[in-house]
Amino acid sequence: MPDPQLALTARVREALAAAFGPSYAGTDPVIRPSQFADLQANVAMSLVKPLTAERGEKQNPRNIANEIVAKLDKGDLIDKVEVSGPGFINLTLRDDWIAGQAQQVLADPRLAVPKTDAPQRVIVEYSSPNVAKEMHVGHLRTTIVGDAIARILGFLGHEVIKDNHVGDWGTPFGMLIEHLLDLGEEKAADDDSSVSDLTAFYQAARQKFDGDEEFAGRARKRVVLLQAGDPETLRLWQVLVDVSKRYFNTVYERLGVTLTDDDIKGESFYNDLLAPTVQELEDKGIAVVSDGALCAFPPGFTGREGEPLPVIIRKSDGGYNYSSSDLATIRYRVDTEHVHRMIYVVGAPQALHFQMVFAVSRMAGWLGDDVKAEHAQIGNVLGTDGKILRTRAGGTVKLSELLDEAVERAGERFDAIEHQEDFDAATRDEIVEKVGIGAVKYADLSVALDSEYIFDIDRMTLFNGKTGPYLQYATVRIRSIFRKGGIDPEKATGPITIGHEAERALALRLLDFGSVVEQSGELSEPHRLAGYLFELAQAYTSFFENCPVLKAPDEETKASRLALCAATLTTLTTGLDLLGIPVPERM
RNA sequence: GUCUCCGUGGCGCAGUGGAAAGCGCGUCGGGUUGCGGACCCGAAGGGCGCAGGUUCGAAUCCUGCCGGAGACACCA
Repeated sequence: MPDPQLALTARVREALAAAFGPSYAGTDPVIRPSQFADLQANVAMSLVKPLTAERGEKQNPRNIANEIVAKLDKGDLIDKVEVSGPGFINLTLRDDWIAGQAQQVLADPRLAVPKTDAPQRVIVEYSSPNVAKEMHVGHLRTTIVGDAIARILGFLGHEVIKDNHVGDWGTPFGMLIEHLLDLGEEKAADDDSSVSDLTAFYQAARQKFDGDEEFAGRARKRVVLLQAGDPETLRLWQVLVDVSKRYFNTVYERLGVTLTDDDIKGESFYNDLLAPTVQELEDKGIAVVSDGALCAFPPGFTGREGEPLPVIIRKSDGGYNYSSSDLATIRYRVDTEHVHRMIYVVGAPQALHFQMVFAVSRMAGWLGDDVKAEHAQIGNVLGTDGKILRTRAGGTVKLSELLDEAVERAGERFDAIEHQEDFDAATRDEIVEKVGIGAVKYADLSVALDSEYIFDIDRMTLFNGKTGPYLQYATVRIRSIFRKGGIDPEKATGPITIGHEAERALALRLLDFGSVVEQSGELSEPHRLAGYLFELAQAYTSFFENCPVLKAPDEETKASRLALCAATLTTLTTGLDLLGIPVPERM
């Protein structure tokens, strides 16, 4: 991989070994970005102590730095080396090395990002909406972030199992099914105002359940029938599930999320596994009865009064809850799916729940050094007032309405601009849809996933600044150059040479793509990639300002600049694709 | 009471233990009708909630406090 940090790490290590002996060959030279050069090695300061001990007299970090530099083989990699400050080693790369590496990036469809040599089977659990309920803002981030993580890990060569753990089981289904029967099954499924408006459907059922004893009684009986596997009840349940799936898929399609029906493994899937899972926990002596409920008490968790906190595995009425379900899920993923890593892209409020479920799973031996589970805590979405986003009436905000609003705002901004070309209404709508959705997704993906974030449509739809539309625009401008020049980007193969400072900065930035993607995947932090793409786009616009491409002074320069444009375009579109952000060809 | 997350320029956010803390919006001042100005350049503006500690070096690690959000027994 053409990663300058890696290349310099290897090179400086050789110098360390040559200067201080083979035992230093494994020492981390601490290569970091520098404001005074391309990169800097910060290892000298940390070597003072061991070298002082070894040599028996007080060592000076600047001298140590000089010793390293004396043994450093600049080769075809390093242009300038200088020791400064207390012992920083400033490293400037050779222009031709940068150009050569950029050339490799350009020549490789994978942008010189290698597939991992240690592929893992990874489950990414995300989105997880509830059947018979509308998706709301809370699902936005889990869906978008989870999809980005899945795409990134897949690109890196891991075997990714996407898992949409939909809420399709449990007590609410009694009332939902009874309500469906009350409405009349045929009518309900077709009527736009009933099942297809899931929020209204759910609320109506809820209201009857709370206010009508007779209905509530029927609903409770219906739950028992459902869990006992009564065929007619299951059929009605399936009706609700199917309506919901169709609805989920319209949302996923609109969002450009890769989830399909095949990725759905809802709570119902684990129904038959609940009893054996609980049995195993009992056999292992982890589960004990407390207040009539079967519980596990993982050490270190206490409640309000300092009392041990249970994970309830089976309720006192014999029923199961979401802890049982999550435990059965972990057991299944370990025993049957043989995964190495599980990433739960789920809201932060459930942090304690997952900590405890993971703790119990470790007690049971399901999780350990070879199988890891992590909770990617998704922070709450806030309104511009800094409070949890709600409608004016205080209800939850529907996802589709939020998207409509963003697309509409994007459209207003789009129309306010003087365009390079005229778009007919259909094309305009198509572009605006991509801009609006891209704006929402980029805003969502550009902040650290565990911090709360303010959903500000005005801000995210700006066509300048750190936004989706700005990045989309950067790609459009590049395409425009190729179009105007009548050149196929595929045929812009260079060779790349470095003449101007802006060319150098751009090429250097291109080399970081692989390590950024790797980090984003390893840490489950797609915002690193989002931030990088913005920096790359900025480097490109600076290049664009300073370095004429089609009007370059000579053919060699033109070929090189076209190649830089092509490499940037591919990197941007590949990166945006890993984030699941749509990219219009014109706008 | 326990636990999680968060406190960084007016606002919104980045920041692998390394030099003078960055970016976007906004503000002020310039450039440019260009290979798409939906752009670029420059300026003002904070020393990272507070107090200790570890370290050659802390926004980053540790401890304690303050402030905000949230979770904490049979809902998911």
